Amino acid sequence: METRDDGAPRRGRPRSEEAHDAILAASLALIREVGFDAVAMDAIAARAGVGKATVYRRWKSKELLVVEAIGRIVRAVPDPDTGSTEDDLMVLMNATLRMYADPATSALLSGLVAAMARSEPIARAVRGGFVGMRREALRRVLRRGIDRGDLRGDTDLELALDLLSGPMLYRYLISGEAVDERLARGSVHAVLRAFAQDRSTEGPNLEVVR
Amino acid sequence: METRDDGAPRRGRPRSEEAHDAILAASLALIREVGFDAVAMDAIAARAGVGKATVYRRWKSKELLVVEAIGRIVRAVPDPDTGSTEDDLMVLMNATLRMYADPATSALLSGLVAAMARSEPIARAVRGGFVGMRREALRRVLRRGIDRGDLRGDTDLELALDLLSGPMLYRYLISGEAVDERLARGSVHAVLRAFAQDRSTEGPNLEVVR
Amino acid sequence: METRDDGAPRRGRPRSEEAHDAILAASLALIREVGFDAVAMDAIAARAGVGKATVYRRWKSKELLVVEAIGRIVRAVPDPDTGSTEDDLMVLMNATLRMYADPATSALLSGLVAAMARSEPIARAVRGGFVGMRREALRRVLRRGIDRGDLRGDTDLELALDLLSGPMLYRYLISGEAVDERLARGSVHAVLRAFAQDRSTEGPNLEVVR
Amino acid sequence: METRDDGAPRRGRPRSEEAHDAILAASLALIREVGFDAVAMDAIAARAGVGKATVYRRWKSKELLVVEAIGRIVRAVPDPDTGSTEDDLMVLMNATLRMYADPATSALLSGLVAAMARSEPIARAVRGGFVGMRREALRRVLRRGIDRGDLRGDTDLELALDLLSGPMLYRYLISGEAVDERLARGSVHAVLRAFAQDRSTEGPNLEVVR
DNA sequence: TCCTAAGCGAGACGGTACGTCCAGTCTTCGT
DNA sequence: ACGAAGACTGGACGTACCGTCTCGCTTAGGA
Repeated sequence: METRDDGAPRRGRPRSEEAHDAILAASLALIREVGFDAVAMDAIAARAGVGKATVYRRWKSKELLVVEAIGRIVRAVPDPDTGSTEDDLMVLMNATLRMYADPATSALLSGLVAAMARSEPIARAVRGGFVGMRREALRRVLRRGIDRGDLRGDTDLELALDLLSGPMLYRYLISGEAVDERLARGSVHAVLRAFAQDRSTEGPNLEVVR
Repeated sequence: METRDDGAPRRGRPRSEEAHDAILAASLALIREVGFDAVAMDAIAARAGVGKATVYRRWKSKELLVVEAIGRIVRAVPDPDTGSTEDDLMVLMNATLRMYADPATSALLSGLVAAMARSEPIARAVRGGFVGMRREALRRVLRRGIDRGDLRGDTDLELALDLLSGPMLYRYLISGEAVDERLARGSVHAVLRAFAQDRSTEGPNLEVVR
Repeated sequence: METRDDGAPRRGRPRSEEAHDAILAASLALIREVGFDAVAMDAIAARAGVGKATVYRRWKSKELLVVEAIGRIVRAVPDPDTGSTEDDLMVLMNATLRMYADPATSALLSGLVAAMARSEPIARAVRGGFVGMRREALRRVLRRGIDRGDLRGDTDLELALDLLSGPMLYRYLISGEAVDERLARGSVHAVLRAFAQDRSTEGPNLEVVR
Repeated sequence: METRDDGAPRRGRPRSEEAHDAILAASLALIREVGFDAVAMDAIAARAGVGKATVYRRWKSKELLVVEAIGRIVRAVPDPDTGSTEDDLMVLMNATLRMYADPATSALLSGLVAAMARSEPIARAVRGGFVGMRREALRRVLRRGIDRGDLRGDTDLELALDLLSGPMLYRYLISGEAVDERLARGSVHAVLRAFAQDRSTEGPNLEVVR
């Protein structure tokens, strides 16, 4: 974001790290308090004890700032390898479940989605951020599932990923129903069944699943 | 919206239907032209040839108006009964596909999602509107699939619905990848496979899976 | 105002006198409560228990209504004839003083003045109304003063009238100082002195002035 | 208006003088074009090439702005000292006459009067502004008249001022008759006569009047 | 006795201005 | 050249009021 790898000699007062952190912290706090798109830049700057120009010097728009602020929340995505495809998937699904359950995160989601639609840079940032990390983690697990023979070799990985991530999103954004472990486990089972090795030829895969 | 079936005698000049329709039409036109949240109430009123008060008399906020306007777009949802569960599902999925493909509708989706999150009334309106209609149509088809023996009797209908609707939403909002027939057909197949009657035995498959 | 002396046969439901009176009463009450130009026609109609059309059927504009309402306050102007020009004038001045002192009337004055400037019909109505009545009464007294020999025969009556009425208005509207008997008596004395018969002879009075 | 003499260090971008002046100029121009209370803040801001917030940052309401704008019109009040009280007074009266004759000023007067009645701050501003300046100039002349012996030592100065200013105001606002030199000269003569030293005797002049 | 014109309360209508609030930029200090 | 502070343009927001228009209803006189 504020890379300065141009080798230029960098003169003048250096940027304050405290300011940077204070802005991100203030953004998060305000987003939690009033919601994604009721946050005002004036309020963020005031809360951070910072001038508005200082904010805009670092982020080109409110949305880009908020995206980065949100990125702070979800830092680490697990990379499980228990030997069981189902268990591995459930580890990741439970992590996502926790994100939906956390009021701090969930309140942002829909506003974030709107911001992504409005602006391709934001969309890229989000896709390259925690969304991409989660997706990549799931992909690794699924690939191991294929290697292990739990899933067919011709499994459409992208489809499988969407079958795992889509239902939770849909419930959260649209139907407003519970995003809980029942849903997570149901999605996982559905994917495992849908892309399972054919029983008749390769022997009963259901045994394998466990 | 402003039904008045309370038997009260309804005094004063009645609200103008022309104004009502003109407002909705103007809203739709403007939404298509400038997008969901760049629409201005002033512009809607002006375009409709109507005072702002006339708009606010009917809808408490811009979002509620726009929600209703959007509801106008998608009126009829097909109710197919071809004899094949897969074909029936694909008819509905294709209808949804067309909605995502239609620039008029798709541009609104993310803004609408954000509005739902901001406001419970809007969420209710959307859920009760075209979202509910599509969901109900899918549910009917799935139930016929169960009756026909294509799907197991203990199929988790809500999960199946989310597996059908979620991936398209996810792709559209998050990953930005194509929402096409390949995805639709893949989702349908996955659901049919996941909830298929076990061919070899009649035993409840959940026992087996676990 | 709503004369109907055209000899036409007057068909249909006659106008309600109660409504008429209620409107005037409501106008006065509201003017007293919120001031001349903070009165809203909606409020007047509501307070009078009357539809707005009923108001506009009788008065073409808010200002014309308010003018008539104000006219109700000051009905009778005295017509004193005590034998003393000074005493007669003071009777009238005291009546005007009471008008300025009455919060009900005084609050209206400035708004009324603005309305007169905005609209010639209003100006005419006011001039022909209580302003004209007061002026006429003063004029009669002054004429008797001339007849009696208290004032010179060539007295500029209009100037004298303005010298009597202007200072009170000025204090009330502009300087905000007390409009009291001291001012009234001072004005009367000034006029009597200024237009007094020359005591010594009929000699040129301009000599005297300088 | 927005003095900042409190010794505080005044941080942030200072208010733009160009904007300030542009707003006042635009206000005056619009007032002349459309009249005192048909001026719209939007129009003023647009004409001045300024955001509305910039206007409201300086003046709390339209009226306060317009008052200050009007104050700009009449800057200098003459301070004549010809040796003749009558001539001195006529110099000032003629200046006032010109103000009433100038369409730019006169159109504002009644609206201004209403604004004064509505709001004490406005009244104070006007009284402290050009009204006060004129009044002070008249007062100085009258005092010299007393020193010179043209007027009695016990002359009620305030009364004399009101006798000079009131009639013009009254004609302008109420009777609608000409505010011309005849009126001005008549008022001056009346005041000079009314407060003249008694030539013949030193006896109290009130005896004479009665 | 019915007809028809006008009035009635209620409240919606088109317009217009209000004063507030943000976004993103710019300008003054002082560090 | 950074920092905080805060003013800048521009434009949407939702409210309030004016004077008009339309409902369904009532009240008269004339047929």
